[in-house]
Amino acid sequence: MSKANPLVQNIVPLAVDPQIEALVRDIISKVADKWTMLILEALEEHGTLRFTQLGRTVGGISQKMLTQTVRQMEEDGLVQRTVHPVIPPHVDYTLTSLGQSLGEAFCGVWIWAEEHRDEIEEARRVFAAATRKG
Amino acid sequence: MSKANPLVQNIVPLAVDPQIEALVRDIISKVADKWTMLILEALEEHGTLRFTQLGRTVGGISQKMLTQTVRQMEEDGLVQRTVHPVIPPHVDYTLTSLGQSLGEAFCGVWIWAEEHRDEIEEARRVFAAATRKG
DNA sequence: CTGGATCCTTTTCGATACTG
DNA sequence: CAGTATCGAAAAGGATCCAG
Repeated sequence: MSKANPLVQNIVPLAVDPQIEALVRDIISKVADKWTMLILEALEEHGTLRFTQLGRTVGGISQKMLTQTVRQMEEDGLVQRTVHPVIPPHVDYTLTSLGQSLGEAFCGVWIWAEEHRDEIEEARRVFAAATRKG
Repeated sequence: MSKANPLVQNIVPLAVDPQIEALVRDIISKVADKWTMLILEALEEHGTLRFTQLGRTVGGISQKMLTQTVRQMEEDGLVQRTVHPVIPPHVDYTLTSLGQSLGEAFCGVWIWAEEHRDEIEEARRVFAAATRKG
């Protein structure tokens, strides 16, 4: 191991299992997704919703994105999808216990955002002002 | 993020101020961003890093995205950027207290992901198997 | 060393039309 | 009702070149 370059010498690699790293990044980027967040919230609040109800509750979501997001959540085990074989079709969605626990874990970030929104907005004003002045 | 209550279940709209909602979604989607997360982590671990050091620590990030992400974080008050007017230029980055508190808030999700990664991977296997069979 | 500017590829997403 | 399939616009992201 050469230490010839002093710039690199003190850079310690991030001491996190890369597999965990990748999974966490994956999960968080999914949960952080606009629609995933809102669906998680909607199901947390209402318990169980049908496809169209869920879409209306979330609001402003295209049917494509609703299907896609809800399928992804099902794949990750966050949502339980139940098909009732009747005519017309009846499908409902509810959070699994895994999905509920994720919602709870995410509360910390949610609360953080609420608590610090003034600081963030202030920081943006400061930044904007500083940027204008150069 | 309350539990479903049958008595209020027909009050459909999500009981969150849409402005707060939008800001929270904005903040979270930024923090959830792949590069933002890794930069937050890198600065949490190393305290202060210069531009190039930060890029190497994060790993695999283009100069464009590094600049862009770090600027966004500065604008949101998560990162302090200090320019030393020397030649060659010397700029270092460190987390603000706001950035540190965000990192802490995020720990909950991080821990969740570590604790539940087996469940997630199992859910994906189940889903994949169910999908193949139709 | 730190980044701005530009080009170009990939990905994302909404709108639309169609099906069991 | 609950989707699937497809198309085009738009945004994100990487590579490259250039400058203070």
